Amino acid sequence: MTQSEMWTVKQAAKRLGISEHTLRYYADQGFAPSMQRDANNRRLFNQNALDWLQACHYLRQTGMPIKVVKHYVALCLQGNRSLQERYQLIQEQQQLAVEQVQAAQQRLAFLNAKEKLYREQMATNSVDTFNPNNWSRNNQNQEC
Amino acid sequence: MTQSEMWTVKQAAKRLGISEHTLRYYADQGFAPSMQRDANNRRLFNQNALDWLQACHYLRQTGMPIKVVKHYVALCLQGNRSLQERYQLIQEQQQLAVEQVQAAQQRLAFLNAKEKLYREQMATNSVDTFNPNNWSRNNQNQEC
DNA sequence: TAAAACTTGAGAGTAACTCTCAGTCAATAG
DNA sequence: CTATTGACTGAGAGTTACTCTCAAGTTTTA
Repeated sequence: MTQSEMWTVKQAAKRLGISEHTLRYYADQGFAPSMQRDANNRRLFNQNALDWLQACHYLRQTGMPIKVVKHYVALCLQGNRSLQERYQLIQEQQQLAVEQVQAAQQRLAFLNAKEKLYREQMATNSVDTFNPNNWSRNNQNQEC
Repeated sequence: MTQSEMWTVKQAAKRLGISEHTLRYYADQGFAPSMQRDANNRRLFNQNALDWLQACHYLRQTGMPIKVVKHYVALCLQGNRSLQERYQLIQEQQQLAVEQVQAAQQRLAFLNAKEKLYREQMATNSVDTFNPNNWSRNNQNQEC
Protein backbone atom coordinates (compact mmCIF):
# COMPACT_ATOMS: atom_id res chain seq x y z
CA MET A 1 0.00 0.00 0.00
CA THR A 2 3.04 2.23 0.14
CA GLN A 3 2.87 4.38 -2.97
CA SER A 4 5.83 6.59 -2.47
CA GLU A 5 7.14 7.17 -5.98
CA MET A 6 5.87 10.17 -7.86
CA TRP A 7 6.67 11.38 -11.35
CA THR A 8 6.63 14.75 -13.05
CA VAL A 9 5.09 15.35 -16.46
CA LYS A 10 8.39 14.83 -18.17
CA GLN A 11 9.18 11.59 -16.38
CA ALA A 12 5.68 10.20 -16.73
CA ALA A 13 5.57 11.06 -20.43
CA LYS A 14 8.78 9.14 -20.95
CA ARG A 15 7.50 6.14 -19.04
CA LEU A 16 4.27 6.09 -21.03
CA GLY A 17 5.87 6.76 -24.37
CA ILE A 18 3.71 9.77 -25.16
CA SER A 19 4.57 13.45 -25.52
CA GLU A 20 4.42 15.84 -22.59
CA HIS A 21 1.82 17.85 -24.46
CA THR A 22 -0.41 14.84 -24.86
CA LEU A 23 0.11 13.80 -21.26
CA ARG A 24 -1.01 17.21 -19.98
CA TYR A 25 -3.93 17.07 -22.36
CA TYR A 26 -4.95 13.65 -21.09
CA ALA A 27 -4.52 14.71 -17.47
CA ASP A 28 -6.68 17.77 -18.13
CA GLN A 29 -9.35 15.50 -19.61
CA GLY A 30 -9.46 13.66 -16.31
CA PHE A 31 -7.68 10.50 -17.45
CA ALA A 32 -5.59 10.38 -14.28
CA PRO A 33 -8.07 10.78 -11.41
CA SER A 34 -5.43 10.18 -8.75
CA MET A 35 -3.04 12.78 -10.11
CA GLN A 36 -2.02 15.43 -7.60
CA ARG A 37 -0.22 18.76 -7.59
CA ASP A 38 2.85 19.85 -5.69
CA ALA A 39 3.24 23.10 -3.75
CA ASN A 40 3.90 24.91 -7.01
CA ASN A 41 0.84 23.55 -8.76
CA ARG A 42 2.84 21.10 -10.80
CA ARG A 43 1.34 17.79 -11.78
CA LEU A 44 2.51 14.73 -9.88
CA PHE A 45 1.68 11.23 -11.03
CA ASN A 46 1.72 8.13 -8.84
CA GLN A 47 1.65 4.57 -10.13
CA ASN A 48 -2.12 4.48 -10.12
CA ALA A 49 -2.25 7.62 -12.25
CA LEU A 50 0.13 6.03 -14.73
CA ASP A 51 -2.04 2.92 -14.88
CA TRP A 52 -5.07 5.05 -15.66
CA LEU A 53 -3.24 6.95 -18.34
CA GLN A 54 -1.96 3.76 -19.91
CA ALA A 55 -5.46 2.30 -19.95
CA CYS A 56 -6.96 5.45 -21.45
CA HIS A 57 -4.18 5.55 -24.00
CA TYR A 58 -4.98 2.00 -25.06
CA LEU A 59 -8.65 2.89 -25.36
CA ARG A 60 -7.84 5.93 -27.47
CA GLN A 61 -5.54 3.92 -29.68
CA THR A 62 -8.29 1.44 -30.38
CA GLY A 63 -10.42 4.32 -31.61
CA MET A 64 -12.53 5.21 -28.58
CA PRO A 65 -13.33 8.95 -28.77
CA ILE A 66 -12.17 11.20 -25.94
CA LYS A 67 -15.73 11.73 -24.81
CA VAL A 68 -16.34 8.03 -24.44
CA VAL A 69 -13.08 7.53 -22.57
CA LYS A 70 -14.22 10.25 -20.18
CA HIS A 71 -17.48 8.43 -19.73
CA TYR A 72 -15.63 5.19 -19.10
CA VAL A 73 -13.50 6.86 -16.43
CA ALA A 74 -16.63 8.24 -14.79
CA LEU A 75 -18.15 4.76 -14.80
CA CYS A 76 -15.06 3.30 -13.15
CA LEU A 77 -15.26 5.90 -10.41
CA GLN A 78 -18.86 4.93 -9.78
CA GLY A 79 -17.77 1.50 -8.64
CA ASN A 80 -19.49 -1.83 -9.04
CA ARG A 81 -22.87 -0.66 -10.20
CA SER A 82 -21.40 0.42 -13.54
CA LEU A 83 -19.77 -2.94 -14.19
CA GLN A 84 -22.30 -3.98 -16.83
CA GLU A 85 -21.88 -0.87 -18.91
CA ARG A 86 -18.11 -0.90 -18.60
CA TYR A 87 -18.10 -4.51 -19.71
CA GLN A 88 -20.00 -3.61 -22.86
CA LEU A 89 -17.66 -0.75 -23.68
CA ILE A 90 -14.64 -2.99 -23.24
CA GLN A 91 -16.18 -5.70 -25.37
CA GLU A 92 -16.75 -3.27 -28.22
CA GLN A 93 -13.15 -2.08 -28.06
CA GLN A 94 -11.99 -5.66 -27.88
CA GLN A 95 -13.74 -6.34 -31.17
CA LEU A 96 -12.11 -3.29 -32.73
CA ALA A 97 -8.73 -4.33 -31.35
CA VAL A 98 -9.02 -7.71 -33.05
CA GLU A 99 -9.80 -6.04 -36.35
CA GLN A 100 -6.91 -3.63 -35.90
CA VAL A 101 -4.42 -6.42 -35.40
CA GLN A 102 -5.59 -7.98 -38.64
CA ALA A 103 -5.49 -4.66 -40.48
CA ALA A 104 -1.99 -3.96 -39.18
CA GLN A 105 -0.84 -7.38 -40.35
CA GLN A 106 -2.31 -6.76 -43.80
CA ARG A 107 -0.48 -3.46 -44.08
CA LEU A 108 2.73 -5.14 -43.02
CA ALA A 109 2.23 -7.87 -45.62
CA PHE A 110 1.68 -5.22 -48.28
CA LEU A 111 4.83 -3.35 -47.29
CA ASN A 112 6.87 -6.54 -47.10
CA ALA A 113 5.79 -7.42 -50.62
CA LYS A 114 6.57 -3.93 -51.85
CA GLU A 115 9.97 -3.92 -50.22
CA LYS A 116 10.81 -7.25 -51.80
CA LEU A 117 9.62 -6.11 -55.21
CA TYR A 118 11.68 -2.94 -55.09
CA ARG A 119 14.71 -4.85 -53.89
CA GLU A 120 14.45 -7.18 -56.85
CA GLN A 121 13.89 -4.34 -59.26
CA MET A 122 16.95 -2.57 -57.94
CA ALA A 123 19.01 -5.70 -58.47
CA THR A 124 17.85 -6.06 -62.06
CA ASN A 125 18.04 -2.37 -62.69
CA SER A 126 21.66 -2.04 -61.69
CA VAL A 127 22.53 -4.14 -64.72
CA ASP A 128 20.96 -1.89 -67.35
CA THR A 129 20.84 1.44 -65.62
CA PHE A 130 21.76 3.22 -68.81
CA ASN A 131 19.19 1.58 -70.98
CA PRO A 132 16.68 4.35 -71.72
CA ASN A 133 13.73 2.09 -72.21
CA ASN A 134 11.12 4.65 -71.23
CA TRP A 135 10.63 5.99 -74.75
CA SER A 136 7.27 4.30 -75.09
CA ARG A 137 6.05 4.43 -71.51
CA ASN A 138 2.33 4.80 -71.21
CA ASN A 139 1.94 6.59 -67.91
CA GLN A 140 -1.79 6.23 -67.78
CA ASN A 141 -1.59 2.97 -65.89
CA GLN A 142 1.71 3.21 -64.14
CA GLU A 143 2.14 0.63 -61.43
CA CYS A 144 1.95 1.90 -57.92
CA MET B 1 -4.66 -5.97 -70.74
CA THR B 2 -8.41 -5.52 -71.15
CA GLN B 3 -9.42 -3.14 -68.40
CA SER B 4 -13.08 -2.81 -69.09
CA GLU B 5 -14.61 -2.56 -65.62
CA MET B 6 -15.10 0.87 -64.14
CA TRP B 7 -16.53 1.90 -60.78
CA THR B 8 -18.24 5.01 -59.51
CA VAL B 9 -17.33 6.70 -56.25
CA LYS B 10 -19.96 4.76 -54.36
CA GLN B 11 -18.91 1.39 -55.74
CA ALA B 12 -15.21 2.04 -55.34
CA ALA B 13 -15.65 3.26 -51.78
CA LYS B 14 -17.46 0.06 -50.94
CA ARG B 15 -14.76 -2.07 -52.52
CA LEU B 16 -12.01 -0.25 -50.67
CA GLY B 17 -13.84 -0.09 -47.37
CA ILE B 18 -13.51 3.67 -47.01
CA SER B 19 -16.14 6.41 -47.04
CA GLU B 20 -17.16 8.17 -50.24
CA HIS B 21 -15.98 11.44 -48.71
CA THR B 22 -12.55 10.04 -48.05
CA LEU B 23 -12.36 8.45 -51.48
CA ARG B 24 -13.09 11.79 -53.17
CA TYR B 25 -10.56 13.44 -50.89
CA TYR B 26 -7.90 10.88 -51.81
CA ALA B 27 -8.72 11.14 -55.49
CA ASP B 28 -8.44 14.92 -55.27
CA GLN B 29 -5.03 14.52 -53.64
CA GLY B 30 -3.91 12.60 -56.71
CA PHE B 31 -3.87 9.14 -55.14
CA ALA B 32 -5.52 7.60 -58.20
CA PRO B 33 -3.50 8.86 -61.18
CA SER B 34 -5.38 6.71 -63.66
CA MET B 35 -8.81 7.86 -62.52
CA GLN B 36 -10.95 9.30 -65.27
CA ARG B 37 -14.20 11.26 -65.59
CA ASP B 38 -17.34 10.41 -67.51
CA ALA B 39 -19.23 12.76 -69.82
CA ASN B 40 -20.83 14.37 -66.76
CA ASN B 41 -17.56 14.98 -64.97
CA ARG B 42 -18.10 12.09 -62.58
CA ARG B 43 -15.14 10.14 -61.28
CA LEU B 44 -14.58 6.70 -62.78
CA PHE B 45 -12.13 4.26 -61.26
CA ASN B 46 -10.53 1.34 -63.08
CA GLN B 47 -8.68 -1.53 -61.40
CA ASN B 48 -5.38 0.32 -61.54
CA ALA B 49 -6.93 3.32 -59.79
CA LEU B 50 -8.26 1.05 -57.07
CA ASP B 51 -4.81 -0.49 -56.63
CA TRP B 52 -3.31 2.95 -56.20
CA LEU B 53 -5.93 3.96 -53.70
CA GLN B 54 -5.44 0.78 -51.73
CA ALA B 55 -1.69 1.30 -51.65
CA CYS B 56 -2.04 4.93 -50.58
CA HIS B 57 -4.55 3.92 -47.96
CA TYR B 58 -2.08 1.42 -46.52
CA LEU B 59 0.61 4.07 -46.45
CA ARG B 60 -1.70 6.52 -44.70
CA GLN B 61 -2.71 3.88 -42.17
CA THR B 62 0.90 3.25 -41.29
CA GLY B 63 1.22 6.93 -40.50
CA MET B 64 2.67 8.39 -43.67
CA PRO B 65 1.46 12.02 -43.97
CA ILE B 66 -0.60 13.02 -47.00
CA LYS B 67 2.24 15.15 -48.30
CA VAL B 68 4.65 12.24 -48.25
CA VAL B 69 2.15 9.94 -49.93
CA LYS B 70 1.81 12.57 -52.65
CA HIS B 71 5.56 12.60 -53.01
CA TYR B 72 5.63 8.83 -53.19
CA VAL B 73 3.03 8.85 -55.96
CA ALA B 74 5.07 11.42 -57.85
CA LEU B 75 8.13 9.22 -57.50
CA CYS B 76 6.26 6.20 -58.85
CA LEU B 77 5.19 8.18 -61.89
CA GLN B 78 8.81 9.11 -62.54
CA GLY B 79 9.65 5.50 -63.23
CA ASN B 80 12.83 3.58 -62.50
CA ARG B 81 15.10 6.43 -61.60
CA SER B 82 13.19 7.02 -58.37
CA LEU B 83 13.48 3.40 -57.25
CA GLN B 84 16.11 4.10 -54.62
CA GLU B 85 14.11 6.79 -52.88
CA ARG B 86 10.89 4.81 -53.06
CA TYR B 87 12.67 1.87 -51.53
CA GLN B 88 13.76 3.97 -48.58
CA LEU B 89 10.28 5.33 -48.03
CA ILE B 90 8.83 1.83 -48.10
CA GLN B 91 11.46 0.56 -45.71
CA GLU B 92 10.63 3.27 -43.17
CA GLN B 93 6.93 2.44 -43.35
CA GLN B 94 7.74 -1.23 -43.07
CA GLN B 95 9.50 -0.54 -39.78
CA LEU B 96 6.50 1.43 -38.54
CA ALA B 97 4.17 -1.33 -39.66
CA VAL B 98 6.07 -3.87 -37.58
CA GLU B 99 5.78 -1.65 -34.53
CA GLN B 100 2.10 -1.12 -35.18
CA VAL B 101 1.39 -4.82 -35.26
CA GLN B 102 3.09 -5.16 -31.89
CA ALA B 103 1.25 -2.17 -30.44
CA ALA B 104 -2.07 -3.50 -31.71
CA GLN B 105 -1.37 -6.86 -30.12
CA GLN B 106 -0.55 -5.18 -26.81
CA ARG B 107 -3.80 -3.28 -26.85
CA LEU B 108 -5.66 -6.46 -27.61
CA ALA B 109 -3.95 -8.22 -24.73
CA PHE B 110 -4.92 -5.37 -22.42
CA LEU B 111 -8.54 -5.48 -23.52
CA ASN B 112 -8.67 -9.26 -23.29
CA ALA B 113 -7.43 -9.07 -19.70
CA LYS B 114 -9.92 -6.32 -18.88
CA GLU B 115 -12.78 -8.23 -20.40
CA LYS B 116 -11.89 -11.32 -18.42
CA LEU B 117 -11.56 -9.34 -15.20
CA TYR B 118 -14.93 -7.69 -15.64
CA ARG B 119 -16.55 -11.02 -16.52
CA GLU B 120 -15.23 -12.52 -13.31
CA GLN B 121 -16.26 -9.51 -11.28
CA MET B 122 -19.75 -9.71 -12.70
CA ALA B 123 -19.97 -13.36 -11.72
CA THR B 124 -18.92 -12.64 -8.15
CA ASN B 125 -20.93 -9.50 -7.96
CA SER B 126 -24.22 -11.14 -8.84
CA VAL B 127 -23.99 -12.97 -5.51
CA ASP B 128 -23.82 -9.93 -3.22
CA THR B 129 -25.35 -7.19 -5.34
CA PHE B 130 -27.18 -5.78 -2.36
CA ASN B 131 -24.21 -5.56 -0.07
CA PRO B 132 -23.59 -1.83 0.30
CA ASN B 133 -19.92 -2.09 1.04
CA ASN B 134 -18.98 1.27 -0.37
CA TRP B 135 -19.34 3.16 2.92
CA SER B 136 -15.60 3.48 3.31
CA ARG B 137 -14.50 3.70 -0.28
CA ASN B 138 -11.44 5.77 -0.80
CA ASN B 139 -11.83 6.97 -4.36
CA GLN B 140 -8.39 8.49 -4.57
CA ASN B 141 -6.90 5.34 -6.00
CA GLN B 142 -9.82 3.67 -7.70
CA GLU B 143 -8.76 0.92 -10.08
CA CYS B 144 -9.11 1.71 -13.71
C1' DT C 1 23.15 36.53 -9.04
C1' DA C 2 22.45 35.37 -13.52
C1' DA C 3 21.50 32.06 -16.81
C1' DA C 4 19.47 27.67 -17.89
C1' DA C 5 15.92 24.30 -17.14
C1' DC C 6 11.34 23.05 -16.14
C1' DT C 7 6.53 23.83 -15.55
C1' DT C 8 2.11 26.35 -15.93
C1' DG C 9 -2.52 27.73 -18.47
C1' DA C 10 -4.49 29.79 -22.33
C1' DG C 11 -5.06 29.70 -26.71
C1' DA C 12 -3.56 29.37 -31.56
C1' DG C 13 -2.37 26.03 -35.19
C1' DT C 14 -2.52 21.62 -37.73
C1' DA C 15 -3.68 17.15 -40.10
C1' DA C 16 -6.87 14.48 -41.95
C1' DC C 17 -10.73 13.77 -42.48
C1' DT C 18 -16.05 14.55 -42.29
C1' DC C 19 -20.00 16.90 -43.29
C1' DT C 20 -23.20 20.38 -45.41
C1' DC C 21 -25.07 22.54 -49.14
C1' DA C 22 -26.62 24.33 -53.45
C1' DG C 23 -26.62 22.74 -57.92
C1' DT C 24 -26.27 19.29 -62.06
C1' DC C 25 -27.76 15.20 -64.25
C1' DA C 26 -30.13 10.70 -65.24
C1' DA C 27 -33.45 7.29 -64.30
C1' DT C 28 -37.89 6.05 -62.90
C1' DA C 29 -42.75 6.56 -60.99
C1' DG C 30 -47.14 8.30 -61.88
C1' DC D 1 -44.46 14.22 -69.87
C1' DT D 2 -43.54 15.86 -65.56
C1' DA D 3 -42.01 14.98 -60.79
C1' DT D 4 -39.41 12.83 -57.68
C1' DT D 5 -35.62 10.16 -56.44
C1' DG D 6 -30.84 9.09 -56.24
C1' DA D 7 -26.08 9.75 -57.27
C1' DC D 8 -22.77 12.99 -58.03
C1' DT D 9 -20.23 17.69 -58.15
C1' DG D 10 -17.00 21.45 -55.92
C1' DA D 11 -16.48 24.70 -52.39
C1' DG D 12 -16.08 25.38 -48.05
C1' DA D 13 -17.31 24.92 -43.13
C1' DG D 14 -16.83 21.89 -39.08
C1' DT D 15 -14.66 18.28 -36.07
C1' DT D 16 -11.36 15.56 -33.50
C1' DA D 17 -7.37 15.00 -31.23
C1' DC D 18 -3.72 16.43 -30.75
C1' DT D 19 0.53 19.75 -31.18
C1' DC D 20 2.74 23.88 -30.62
C1' DT D 21 3.67 28.71 -29.00
C1' DC D 22 4.08 31.93 -25.57
C1' DA D 23 4.45 34.74 -21.50
C1' DA D 24 5.09 34.02 -16.83
C1' DG D 25 6.48 31.63 -12.55
C1' DT D 26 9.87 28.70 -10.10
C1' DT D 27 14.13 26.27 -9.34
C1' DT D 28 18.38 24.51 -10.20
C1' DT D 29 22.95 25.27 -11.94
C1' DA D 30 27.05 27.93 -13.03
